[in-house]
Amino acid sequence: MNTLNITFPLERSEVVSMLQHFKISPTRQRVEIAEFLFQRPQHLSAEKILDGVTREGNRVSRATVYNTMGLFSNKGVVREVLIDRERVFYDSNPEVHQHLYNIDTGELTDVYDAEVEMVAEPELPEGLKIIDTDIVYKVTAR
Amino acid sequence: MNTLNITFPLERSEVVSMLQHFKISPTRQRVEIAEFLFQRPQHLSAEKILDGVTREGNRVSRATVYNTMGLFSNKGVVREVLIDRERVFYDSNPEVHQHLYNIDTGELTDVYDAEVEMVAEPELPEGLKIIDTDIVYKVTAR
DNA sequence: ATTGGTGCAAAGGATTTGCAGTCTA
DNA sequence: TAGACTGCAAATCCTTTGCACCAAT
Repeated sequence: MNTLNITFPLERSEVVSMLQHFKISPTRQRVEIAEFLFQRPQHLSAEKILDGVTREGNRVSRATVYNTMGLFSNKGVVREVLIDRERVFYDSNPEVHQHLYNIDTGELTDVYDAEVEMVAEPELPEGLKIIDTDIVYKVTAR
Repeated sequence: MNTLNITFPLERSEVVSMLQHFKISPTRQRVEIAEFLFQRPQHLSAEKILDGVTREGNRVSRATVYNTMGLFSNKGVVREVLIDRERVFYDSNPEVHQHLYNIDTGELTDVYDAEVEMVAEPELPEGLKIIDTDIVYKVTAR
């Protein structure tokens, strides 16, 4: 997947060039959303993104958040993470990493253990190629 | 996770003892749902399960399907797989395996490559233990 | 009687859609 | 002006919930 070299937080001008790099025209709303996302590596739901962007004093509609996040994940700006059946999370961390999902608390955290990257890739049917590998460890304290 | 020794399809009496093994009382609806699930290893949405069970001439309500699948996945009878943002899939294959998700077609298939099992487990914070590891390879033909 | 299980319909909540208005090249 | 984009509200769709009824212990 995309392996951008990001230093959080990303400032506006960096966000703009990042979007352009992904062939996304940097409209006001998209830039504001991306700026919010790339303040730090994080996992956010659409609703949280809407809240956050709004709280920063920017006006964006719910539909645009959904449109934009759909666009961003298609283009590879963020990764969709599906763990909670309730909603989709968008991951602004571009590094290769895995997730730890605490089933007791619902908390989602990143894992970077080098060993994990040793995962072998499966043999694929002709013509198919892997574009992303999701590894989620479900953990509990019980 | 559970590593039952299953030979598909499971017949009714086997389903009943399996449920008892998981400390689930084998009501008519639960047995019918489980019988349908364990005809073969498969990934099914709640709606498909309702359809299938109904088509076999058994009467089960939608609420009961949801209740039952929630119970089954809590007890470890089936695994929840979240890949498609549309809905939850329930996996009746108890063997250790991973998934291949074709983003072009939405098709979900199993992978058994032995190598994949070499995945190292990450270091965990004190007190937490891994209860399940999900690996999904997203593939495309494009 | 009490507890567990089921079914129905209504409610809930996340996401999508239709469409009119807006911006920009 | 065309095409891309946005916003609003209504619609959709999966899943959950409230509650009455039924079954089994």
